[in-house]
Amino acid sequence: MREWRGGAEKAGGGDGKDGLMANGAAAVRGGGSGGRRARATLRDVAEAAGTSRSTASRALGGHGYVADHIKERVEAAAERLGYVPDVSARTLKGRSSGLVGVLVSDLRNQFYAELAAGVEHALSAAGYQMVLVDDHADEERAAAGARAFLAMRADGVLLTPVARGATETLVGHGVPVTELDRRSGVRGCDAVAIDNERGARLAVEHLIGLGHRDVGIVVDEVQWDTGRNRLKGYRSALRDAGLPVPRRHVLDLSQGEGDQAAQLAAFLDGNPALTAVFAANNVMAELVWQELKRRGSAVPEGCSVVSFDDLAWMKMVEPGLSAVRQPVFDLGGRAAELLLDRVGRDGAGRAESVVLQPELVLRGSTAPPKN
Amino acid sequence: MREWRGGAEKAGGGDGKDGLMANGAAAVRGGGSGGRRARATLRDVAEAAGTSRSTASRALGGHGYVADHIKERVEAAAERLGYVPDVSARTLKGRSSGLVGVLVSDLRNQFYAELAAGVEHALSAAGYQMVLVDDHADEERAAAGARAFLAMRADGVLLTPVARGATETLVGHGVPVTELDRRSGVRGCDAVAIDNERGARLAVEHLIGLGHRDVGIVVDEVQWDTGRNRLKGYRSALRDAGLPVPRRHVLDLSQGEGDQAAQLAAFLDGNPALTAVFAANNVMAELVWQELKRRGSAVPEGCSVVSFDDLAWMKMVEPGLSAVRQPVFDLGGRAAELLLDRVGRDGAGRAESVVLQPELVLRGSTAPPKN
DNA sequence: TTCTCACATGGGATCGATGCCACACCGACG
DNA sequence: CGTCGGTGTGGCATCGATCCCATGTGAGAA
Repeated sequence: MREWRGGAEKAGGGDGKDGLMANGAAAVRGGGSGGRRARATLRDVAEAAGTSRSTASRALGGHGYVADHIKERVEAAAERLGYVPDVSARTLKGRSSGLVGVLVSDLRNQFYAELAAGVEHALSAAGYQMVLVDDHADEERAAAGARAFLAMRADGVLLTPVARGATETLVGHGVPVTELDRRSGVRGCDAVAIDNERGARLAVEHLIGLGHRDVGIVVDEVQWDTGRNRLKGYRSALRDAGLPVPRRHVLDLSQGEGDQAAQLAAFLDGNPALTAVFAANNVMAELVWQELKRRGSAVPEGCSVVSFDDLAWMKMVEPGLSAVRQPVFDLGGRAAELLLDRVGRDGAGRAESVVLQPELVLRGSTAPPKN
Repeated sequence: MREWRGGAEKAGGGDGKDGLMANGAAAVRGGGSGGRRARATLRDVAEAAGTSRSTASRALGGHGYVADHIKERVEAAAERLGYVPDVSARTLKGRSSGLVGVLVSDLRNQFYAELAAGVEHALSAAGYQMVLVDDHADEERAAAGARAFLAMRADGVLLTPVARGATETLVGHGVPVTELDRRSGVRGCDAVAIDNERGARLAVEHLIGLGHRDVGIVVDEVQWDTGRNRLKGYRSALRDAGLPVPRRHVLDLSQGEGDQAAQLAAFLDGNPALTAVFAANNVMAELVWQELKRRGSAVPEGCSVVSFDDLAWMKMVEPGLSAVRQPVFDLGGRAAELLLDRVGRDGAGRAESVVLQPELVLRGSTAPPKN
């Protein structure tokens, strides 16, 4: 549990002039509008309290011996001057910044937003601040983010890896890293992920159980283990049920730069036998949903649909979309805790891996095939 | 345009040992696993290059006179040692941290996530990092966040104000602040917001134009000017059309701590004459949508619905939900740019206000009343 | 009375980068 | 030959907080 020391600073609601302006000594005003003040330093506080910086530091920090009356004087002075300790100086000396870097692939995607929210929740509970960078799944941006985290002496970094580079840089410099959702394969970092293969199996086995024999999959992140493992789960579920796994039932949208909707339409046209589609993430689910709606296919009568990743809209639509729910917020929180554990141990200890289990949420979008 | 200097650090894909380990002098290893290295400092680089810290600084920083061959030697040494300049030290000396604090009310709400994404986009384009704090609309947390931003010498702060406290603290310490989406009323800070009143008018006038005379509103943020102004727009649209604005057509969910769905149900039961409902934000829209679905009301035949704030799910549902679209991502971006302008001018200049215009997106959830 | 020890306080070095200033070259010009 | 201006280079103070250590108190013990 970290602590940001500094005056308690009552949440002064009403009167405009609180303690901030009461001081005359260090107050400095710049040009006309937008008043600028020199920040009060520990030295100012010490002088105002009539003592030395060392003593003032001890008084505010609570270490070592300080006479009670002096302590009170110092605290009063700090409050009066609006003193806020300078993290840069503290970091420079003490080698801990209180910052944790977080690198995600697309903040506009609700999945990553929720992940970030979970991380932030855990970090702020422990007194850390989150520096959030969106790399837009771009390797170069991710590397730049990693360098920035290094430069700011981040105490640790959480990231959804795009490539090996960022993790390698950080681990190479001794910064504790926890990978989220995906794994780059770099050794020496913790990881928290979902059991993607099992989640996909759950979804596909459910479809098979309903009697589907021709199940398609729409996937787009096979460059990462998330997509790969979901594809794997899909395949093995079919195989274990003794069903064929024809290549043409797999639509991989990671490659083609063209219009995804058009590719999906062609895929559906080319596979008229499909009675169910498994969308391997929320973006694919949206795509599939829109396309089926566009062509007027009845769900689930004409085609059952299951999504991997359960977003808010999936319970709003009619019929509700069956989905593999991932504990996304928790995933972020667990990862942050894992990271902070390691930070607390000063980076020591074996790299840990946590795998969280997804859960199949059944709604109206899945039913036995018609024929 | 800020710049994070430091070795170019090629995206070394293959071989495990890149330049990082090549150096013998400063390399230090901790306990068994999880190798730890002392960070290379400018001093290390200077020594490795056989020159002084000053010269090394000039060579890397590109200021002042440095002989070409020395400059090359220093750059090579920096690269070899994996040197990354220490932001804390630089901040301490140069008084600019490269950090911008961002305070939002609920990262799990897509609105705020998108806002944060827009901010991040603009900030990272300008070479700044975003420190993101979620205050959960809690005044105390917001104040704590503001203090943390102060402590880390954030160059500026963007926030969706919960109360006056946070903005007051920051402005009082001379930190440039731009308020997002809402305004606390504190003087001395920029603001970027949506024209909420006009947005609400657009929605309600549309309903009136369709022939609705009994339009309800469900609102929950009247403690902030967003909710208040939407309510105002709703009222004035009705009034201008010569329609009555009975109190019982307004459901304010900001107060009651009880079950919102139950309150909404009671509201609808108590107002059987309502032919349309205006949901004043995306959370209310979800609530209304679910409740209407639960009670089997046909939309738009039984009841038209318009939302303020257009989320992804609103185009997925059937019928699509008509909504007042806010340029949320842009709002964040504009605010960040406004803030950085001020940061560049060292806080000088009059406080600016930007108001962005929303736009009504018509889908299937609105139609003339049946009677 | 002197010594010890718990308590209290201030001096000053330190963290790493920066940038001013003094100094040391060099060729050229008076 | 002395001086001047254009180039390079290194010494050193600085930013603010921290913390080790030296110094200084008073009370109680020997």
